Amino acid sequence: MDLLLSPDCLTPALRDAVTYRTIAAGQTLFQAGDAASNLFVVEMGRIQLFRCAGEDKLVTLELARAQESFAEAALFMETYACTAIAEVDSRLIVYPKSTLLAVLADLPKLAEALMEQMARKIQSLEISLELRDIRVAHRRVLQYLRYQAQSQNQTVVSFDRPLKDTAGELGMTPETLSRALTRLEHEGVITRKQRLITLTDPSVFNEPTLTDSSVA
Amino acid sequence: MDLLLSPDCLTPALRDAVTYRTIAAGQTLFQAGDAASNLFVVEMGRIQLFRCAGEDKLVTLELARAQESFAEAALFMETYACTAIAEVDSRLIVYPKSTLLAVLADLPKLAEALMEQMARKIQSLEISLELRDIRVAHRRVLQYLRYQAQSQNQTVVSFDRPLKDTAGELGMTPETLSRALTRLEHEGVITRKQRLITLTDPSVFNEPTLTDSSVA
DNA sequence: CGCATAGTTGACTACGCTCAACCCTGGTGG
DNA sequence: CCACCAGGGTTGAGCGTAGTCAACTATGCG
Repeated sequence: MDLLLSPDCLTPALRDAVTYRTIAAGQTLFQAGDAASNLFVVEMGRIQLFRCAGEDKLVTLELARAQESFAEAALFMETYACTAIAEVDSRLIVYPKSTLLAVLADLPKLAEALMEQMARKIQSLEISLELRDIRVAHRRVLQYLRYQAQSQNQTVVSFDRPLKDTAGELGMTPETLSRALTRLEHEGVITRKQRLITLTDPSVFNEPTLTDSSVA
Repeated sequence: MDLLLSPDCLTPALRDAVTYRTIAAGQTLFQAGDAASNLFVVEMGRIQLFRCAGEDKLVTLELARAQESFAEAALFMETYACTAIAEVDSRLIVYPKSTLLAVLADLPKLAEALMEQMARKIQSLEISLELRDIRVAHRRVLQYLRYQAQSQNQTVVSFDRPLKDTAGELGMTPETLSRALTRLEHEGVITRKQRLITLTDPSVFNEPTLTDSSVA
């Protein structure tokens, strides 16, 4: 299904051009303003993409996890618009932009895979955007948990990194996230064991997921 | 440059499949949950894509203007995830999803055009996301104005629709936007004549546009 | 000329941020 | 084995800013 993950199966031209690289936690892959020369796929690990808004404020734009691509926009831009650092030790597949663009013409399957990735990213950015518009913290967190649960078809969500980081992704401070979680617990819609959260609300999968609640 | 706008130049298969449609201001094109059957390009007009978060709260996810595509994510999904309504009378090019996917394989140029559109969208969603993280209203508005000015290489920004709508796009209420604008005017960084705003700040094009401010 | 809508301004409220203290966990070394 | 330490996590108090509601003004159109 995902050709981007196994470029060896493709044409020799691409196989020769693709490289691999490992990157240690905390290391910077590229910075905003750097010449955009590659598109990346995460083989394993986690890459955080962010911008600097004001002095010391970081805005997380994306979080690329295993098997996800990032920096697609770089394909059509001169420079990267955001900075990428590894949250944990990671291994990446590196597609040189020029080669990739050239090769895409001959590989509809690869083009489709790439487009699907981009579509997914659009989808996920839109969800982030939607979440930001929920101002009341515990509501936002709840909606976030619902999306997470939904995408895994489970009622239990497990954070694989410090709450601190998740808070950033949600656009709130760790303190606020903490309070939101305890509040949700008090209200009885979730139960918690450290970073393991269970949604007890029965209407997890259908209620306010935005589909058609407002039409009625 | 943009093949998506002139499908007639393409293969007969596509030419036959593509249709056109006009839609009046305020009309709904599709709703969240509807079967995703088409991808659209705006020939003229303006389409607003949004979700409903909570009872009566609309979150604008995208605003597709002339020559922009939307609902790309629908190519890889069963149903639309958001609702689309026309802000003004509009004319659309309608690409049936199935045909498009089939044809893309034979038309690298078209695929590339589509990918570029998607890359742009990702870019613009990331900017929206960044803006949302600027909590202080007048700062957010200023940054927004800078992006607008930048993308048109001008120091003057003109709103082509009610402030009310722009406020929604920025994730704030009309009252707050109004106050933010008057404040910016008082601070002397902009001047205003109704919906025509001029940035007087000389450092419009380089200062905090996020490129490399943090490296130094 | 008046009506509807957009925009402005004010007073009040509510929620999240900040800062600070405290707790709890895991890892390290004596 | 325990003391210690560092980091994440929690809780509290006070502040600031955007939302809300409401009244008023300006604008554009019949």
